[in-house]
Amino acid sequence: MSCEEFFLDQLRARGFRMTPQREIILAVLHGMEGLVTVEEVHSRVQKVSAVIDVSTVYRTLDLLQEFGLVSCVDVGDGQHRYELVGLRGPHVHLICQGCGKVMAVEPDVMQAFAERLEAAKGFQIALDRLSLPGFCQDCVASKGMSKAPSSRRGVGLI
Amino acid sequence: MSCEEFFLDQLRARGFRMTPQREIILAVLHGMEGLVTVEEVHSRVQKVSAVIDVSTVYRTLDLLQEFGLVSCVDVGDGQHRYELVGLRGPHVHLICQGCGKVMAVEPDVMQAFAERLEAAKGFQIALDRLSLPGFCQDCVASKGMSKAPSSRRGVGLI
DNA sequence: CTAAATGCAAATATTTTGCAGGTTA
DNA sequence: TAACCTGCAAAATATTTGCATTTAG
Repeated sequence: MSCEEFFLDQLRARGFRMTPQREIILAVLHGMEGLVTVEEVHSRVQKVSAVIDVSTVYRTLDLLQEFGLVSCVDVGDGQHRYELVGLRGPHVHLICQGCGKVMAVEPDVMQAFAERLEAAKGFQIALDRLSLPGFCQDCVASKGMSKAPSSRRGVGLI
Repeated sequence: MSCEEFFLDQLRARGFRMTPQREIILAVLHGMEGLVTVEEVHSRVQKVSAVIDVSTVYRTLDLLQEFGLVSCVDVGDGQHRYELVGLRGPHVHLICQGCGKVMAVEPDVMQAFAERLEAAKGFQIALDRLSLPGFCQDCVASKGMSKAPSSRRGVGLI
């Protein structure tokens, strides 16, 4: 089943409706890579139809999130970022606090950690909505330090 | 060396100054547990001196963060939360998406994971500013599900 | 036909900033 | 005294909401 079909099914199942706006927004998401801001989505959507409002983009992203088709993360700069997870399944991201680079982590790297955490704390970490702050190889190298500095300004994210 | 002394030293070293506002804000932080919002800090500060402005609280928290005395995380509800890390060193938090509960994780639980991540990706995770979303034992139990639902509304945090 | 969705504008909420006046070293 | 800080108010940003109108089913 495609994302589009799934979306439609979910809508129907709950008495919601398919609209051109919703189709366009989902289609636009398909054409974007990685974590995107609402503004980025909106500006692409407007190339298709200039009258679609940001509030509609917000509302549709919320809906898609409820259906599990997109996930939302807060990188810590005050703007939420969305990603189509659709069929691909959950992503864990590494966010470099130095250069802003975003990298994906294969779920299996997370597996051992998730299990340890559950054993130690009974806590089920939400891997589908996880991003990890830190410093990429390049930024660590260019700082010369081997320990991540603790004084970097900016939110620490969750 | 106490937090206060360290703060003073750092200020002096950079040509900044100690002020009553800054002393009060640091003192207030000492009296608070866990992750606190700017508003919470401000309202406690105002019990000491009612004329201290929020903007001063913001500015002071920024400063303390630069000095490494507090860390800031974004729990995903649009409000930054600060914590005095002072002498205690960095904390990793587990944030329950079900009930909002916040738990601390001992750094050594993170160690193996941090090493694996560095080996696999060359990425140095910032353990001093990390919080992890998921579901606590109670919430997992009350949902009956063993798999975390992917459709919870709210930001996924970083 | 009817409930749901949209666009628009206004409202919220949080954080930041400019500036005149007060304060620290 | 000179640079720094503060309070105040206004600005900037991001997101949400109320409502009249349009639209999908």
